[in-house]
Formats: sequence, structure tokens, C-alpha cells
Amino acid sequence: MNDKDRRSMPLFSIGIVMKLTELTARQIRYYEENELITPERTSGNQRLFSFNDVDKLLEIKNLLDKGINMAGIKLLLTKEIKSEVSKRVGSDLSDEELRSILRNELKDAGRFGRTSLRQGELSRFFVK
Amino acid sequence: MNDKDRRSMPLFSIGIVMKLTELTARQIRYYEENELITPERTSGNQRLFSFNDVDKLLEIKNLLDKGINMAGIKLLLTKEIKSEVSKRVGSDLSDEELRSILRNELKDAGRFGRTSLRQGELSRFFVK
DNA sequence: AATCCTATGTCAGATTATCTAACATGAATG
DNA sequence: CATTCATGTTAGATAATCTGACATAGGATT
Repeated sequence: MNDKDRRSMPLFSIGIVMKLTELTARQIRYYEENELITPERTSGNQRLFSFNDVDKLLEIKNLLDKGINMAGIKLLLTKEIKSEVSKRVGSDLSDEELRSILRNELKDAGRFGRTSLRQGELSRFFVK
Repeated sequence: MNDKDRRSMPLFSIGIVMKLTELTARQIRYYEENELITPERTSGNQRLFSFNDVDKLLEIKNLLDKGINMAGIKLLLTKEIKSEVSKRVGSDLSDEELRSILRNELKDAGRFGRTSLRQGELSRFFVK
């Protein structure tokens, strides 16, 4: 078994993940609801998280602390959009798909400082 | 946190450990009963196993397959007796403590082949 | 100011997972 | 054949987790 398999192996109950990440069960479930993570399930429907899941949750926690919202985090984590998005930065932000996903925070892309993203962190969102 | 801490960190429920080791819950609990492992507990008294525990369980499984019994495995795993025991091999097996612990399989230390240990594996037990 | 949205808290009722304790058993041993 | 060891099995209790609903604080929107 290789390292990749190990990292995606379902191992941890939600109780353990709560301790590892210092997130509440509610938060973890909510992030799953938003498809930021997709933990496995036991035959009895209980969640089983992998190392990758835990890493993602820690990353989510970080990004939330920085003021980034679910939609943004989803972009950052679920798809390999990072490079794709950064390509667009500086060129054209009016891309329809991007706009629609980020409409809450970024509807007015020109007026930084009036969104929920604090200044200097929007860049963190876009670049890498 | 260092590697040692990580390896002894309580992480896994018994259900997961069952899958990882292919042991039954009964077996795992029995080994704990025999003090081969001492998993942590949740506040609600449910077992939480560490990587070290899982490793030990895999080792136990190996040794049991080789015909070694609980007492022997305990010697091999719980204490760092390996070197201590091997020192005695070839000299004096009548040591009282050793005899009493291994009395079931080794009461008649001279007559190999009549114990539950298959030939060639007794040596494996004693020498490292 | 009134409203809406997002992220999270909290609660209830149901279900799954695990616990201990007891009894059962096949294989090996004496 | 009686015993011991390692394990199976079962029952009843408790812990952990699940989903779904409603509550709410703080920003954003109107």
C-alpha cells in the first residue's frame, strides 16, 4: 500500500477528529454538507475520516480564521482551481462562473475593504 | 510533538482496529486482559488505540500464528526482556521466574517437539 | 431600522458502536 | 476424561453518532 492510499484511508471517528482539529461536530458536518470534505461511512452510516480529511479540516479552520467563506474555501480545496484562478487574477475577474460562486463576497470586485474579507487576505485567496 | 508522541496517541476505535488487524473484538479485548496492550479510554470508557497498539496487535497476531502463547508474547512485547531472556539461553533455563511464567509450554524444557511450539520456533522465541 | 445570510449552537429521538460479564467450545495437554 | 487456552457468542447496558429542526449572533443588504 502506498502513501497516497494511507492518506485517504478511512480511520477516524468524528469524536477523534473533533479533538485533532478542535472543531465541533456541527462544524465538521456543516463542512461536509458544503462538500469541502466527503468522509467515508461505516456500514451503519457513521463517518470515518482519513488523514487527508483531517488535513483539509485544519486547512478549512485556517482559512475561516482568515475570513474566507465556505464558497471560497471550496474553490481552494475541492478543485485544483488554485492555479486556474490565479491565472485570471490581474486579467479578467468578470468571468461568469467565478462571479456567481463568489457573488456574496465579491459581487463588487473593485471595492475591497467592504467585503467580509479583510484587506490583504483577498490576495491570499487568489494567489496560490 | 515528536514521533514518539504521535505513535502513542490514542486515535482508533476498536472497530477500526479490527479492520486494520483483522482481529475480532474478542481477541483484542482478550489481549488487553492479558496486558499485552493497554489502550486508552474515552471519558465514556471506550477503548482508544494508538499506532503502537496496532503495531503490537499485528505482532501478537504474528507470534500467535507461530504457536507462541500469551505468556510468551507478553514476555516479548511488554517488557524489554528479549535480550534478558536470550542471555539465559544455553546456560540455565531453570530460573524460577521464567519457568513459572512459561510453565505451560516450557515445563519440560528438554523435550522440544512435544510442546505446542513447533520445532524451530522455540528458538525464534528466545533469540531476539 | 428591518431583513437576510452565513456559520454555528442546541436539542430531541433514533440508530450504531462499544462495553462488561457470562457461558460455550474445539484443540491441545496432562 | 478433566483442564487450560484462545476464541465464539449472547444479553443487557451505556456511549457515540446520526439526521433534522429550530435558534441566534454578526455582517451585509436593502
